[in-house]
Amino acid sequence: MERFEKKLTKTDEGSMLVIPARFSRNHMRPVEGGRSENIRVVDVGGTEWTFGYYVRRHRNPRPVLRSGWRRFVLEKELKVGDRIIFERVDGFPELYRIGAKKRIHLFGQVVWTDVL
DNA sequence: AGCCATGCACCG
DNA sequence: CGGTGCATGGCT
Repeated sequence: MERFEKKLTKTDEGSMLVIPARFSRNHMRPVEGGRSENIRVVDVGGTEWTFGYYVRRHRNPRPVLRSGWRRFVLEKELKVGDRIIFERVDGFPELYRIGAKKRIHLFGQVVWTDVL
């Protein structure tokens, strides 16, 4: 799994992007629990973003993207049910690419459109 | 209000 | 039982 895709939940839209545990284990540098580390993410339009990669501690350890994530969501106008694709850029330890797709209704059909 | 850190609960 | 969605409480 070099990339993951997920439908945004309410948590993802409102506060933080929960990263699939397997992806973080396999493709992201381990971060000390409770510490936040910035990672660089480039979107499809070439814009570079910096997100705080944070690993929760204690009973529910889990990797999330937090600082900066909300701004991304607002800027792209992402909603629950939209999808994002997140993948690592080969050869760059802390560089990732992100793409978003929005659910829109067009002539009664559900259509997925890329967000730039 | 928004960010931060984590507790809780549910589901496969 | 691990993974993850959601809630909450403190702080600014």
